Amino acid sequence: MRIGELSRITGVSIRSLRHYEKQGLIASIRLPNGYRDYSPLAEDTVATIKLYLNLGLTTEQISSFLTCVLKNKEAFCAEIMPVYEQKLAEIERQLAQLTQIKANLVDRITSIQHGDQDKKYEEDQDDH
Amino acid sequence: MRIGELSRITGVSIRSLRHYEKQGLIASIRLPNGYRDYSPLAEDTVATIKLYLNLGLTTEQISSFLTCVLKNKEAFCAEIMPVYEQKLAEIERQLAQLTQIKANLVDRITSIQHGDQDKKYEEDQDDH
DNA sequence: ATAAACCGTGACATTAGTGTCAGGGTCAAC
DNA sequence: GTTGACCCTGACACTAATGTCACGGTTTAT
Repeated sequence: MRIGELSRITGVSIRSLRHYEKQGLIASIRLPNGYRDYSPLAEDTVATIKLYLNLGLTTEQISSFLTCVLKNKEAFCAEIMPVYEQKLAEIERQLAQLTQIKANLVDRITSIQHGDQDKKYEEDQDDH
Repeated sequence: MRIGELSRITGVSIRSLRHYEKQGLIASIRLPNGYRDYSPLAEDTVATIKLYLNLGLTTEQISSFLTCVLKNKEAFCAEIMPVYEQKLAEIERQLAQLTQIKANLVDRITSIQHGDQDKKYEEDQDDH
């Protein structure tokens, strides 16, 4: 199939499909006129890419294990665990930071609403 | 004082101080040789800017109320509440998304570690 | 008078996926 | 034989604060 059809089927923009190809995530052959031609398997590939992108992984990370997971279950792809754990650590770091900022924000909003008189606003610390 | 001293005192890079000025957050006069000259009050201004940047506000948002909060308590600056509330809403949206992604990640990691056989990985949804 | 430390502006890079435009081929249908 | 739908590549924009480099002027001390 050509790129337009793959785009319609997967809901991924043509622009993004070309990008995934440039990042080495998806393969296509070229028709004599230069158009990309995709195997039906490309639908699965794109769906899998979407899934991992939704986990917040980068195309570079995905490329490190995509070939494997397209052929096996994730559990058989040793490359994937380090990526998951790194991402999890990153998420937790971000969650902690956002939680801290949220607490500071709520504090300030509450103070304003309650007309607090002597609140000190010296140090909100969160590494930015 | 000149920019180097203000930078040392506040711990903010010279680059950033110039940036804040371009964004209209901090004022300076120019010495005859073209160097910026800062009032001692600039230290407070920069400290205040740092504080709001650490809350995740942009320089544009800060500029909407900085003049006011430098003269009054926050509670007297009507401009600040909409900014706080907008930021809080954004933080909560991000927290929800990160929490969802984290749950998906933990699920997958657990599945791999437990050697689950029939787990389905169809739809992780979180708007990216 | 020369080196060192300071200051100035302007511009590009960083993140990373996606939108969008320019400029141009290909092909089917009417 | 022309319209319209499809495809191609390449490039810039976007977010937004900060780092960094180029290139050049100023001041201070030796």
